[in-house]
Amino acid sequence: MQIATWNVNSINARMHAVIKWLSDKNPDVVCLQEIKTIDEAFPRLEIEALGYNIETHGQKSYNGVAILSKYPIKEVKVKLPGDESDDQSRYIEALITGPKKLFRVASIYLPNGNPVFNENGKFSEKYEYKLNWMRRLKEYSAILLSDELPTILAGDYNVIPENKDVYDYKNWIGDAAFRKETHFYWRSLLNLGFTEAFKQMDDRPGQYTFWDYQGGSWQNNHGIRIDHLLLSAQAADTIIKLEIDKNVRDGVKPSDHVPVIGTFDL
DNA sequence: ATGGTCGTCCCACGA
Repeated sequence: MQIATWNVNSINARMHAVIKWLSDKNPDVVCLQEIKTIDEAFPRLEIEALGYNIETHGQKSYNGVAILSKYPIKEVKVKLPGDESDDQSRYIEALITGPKKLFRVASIYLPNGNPVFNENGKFSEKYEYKLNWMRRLKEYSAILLSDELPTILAGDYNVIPENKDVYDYKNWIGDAAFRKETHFYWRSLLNLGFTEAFKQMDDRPGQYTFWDYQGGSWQNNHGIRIDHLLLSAQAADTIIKLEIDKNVRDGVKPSDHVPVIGTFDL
């Protein structure tokens, strides 16, 4: 059972790359972020033709998440609880009936949070929104853990966990992905009992999932690792392999993120 | 460097 996460930076702009990658890798479940389209404009037919069931939680122009699955999807929920006024499409979860077990997967697009400060020197609305979103994710995922289903929270977390996960951490100390408040909430999420898949399975330094389009970041390997799979105990027990598919960053019209793929006995 | 990248959508904004 291969379960992947990929921030595609617009599904419609990325269709050639996505279809090629799905055909090559044939993953069972894919969590997409930044589909940047409304549900009605999601290019369903071409993806369904490859054997996927599709659930989307889209939005015009920005954000938007989706789950693709070769196995049946049920009990889909969208929107992270905890703030009725939050109208950004950043969360979708579902239960999937795998060949061996029922499991839960969520596609998460955690807010970027930059710029951190506004003119008066206080935290910006964007950074406060990010921190609140992380607090809400912690509160809600604690509830998810209580049914003890294998649970995989996959997505673009916009969090660089450690110094070794960025090409030069000193340049990122003030960034919303690397600040102490962000790290505080990241740790508190993990401390609920989640295992970060890469940390368990690999943990080498310099393994990145995002390279900015600007300034030759890819050519110079100035990347950061911000796309993660968080695993409940029942999911962490079944993971066999974790890979970052860097190959797609070299393709025609690539996303600035690459897929992260976990292989599970589920 | 009055820049340098993309995607959305046509004007800046978000990343």
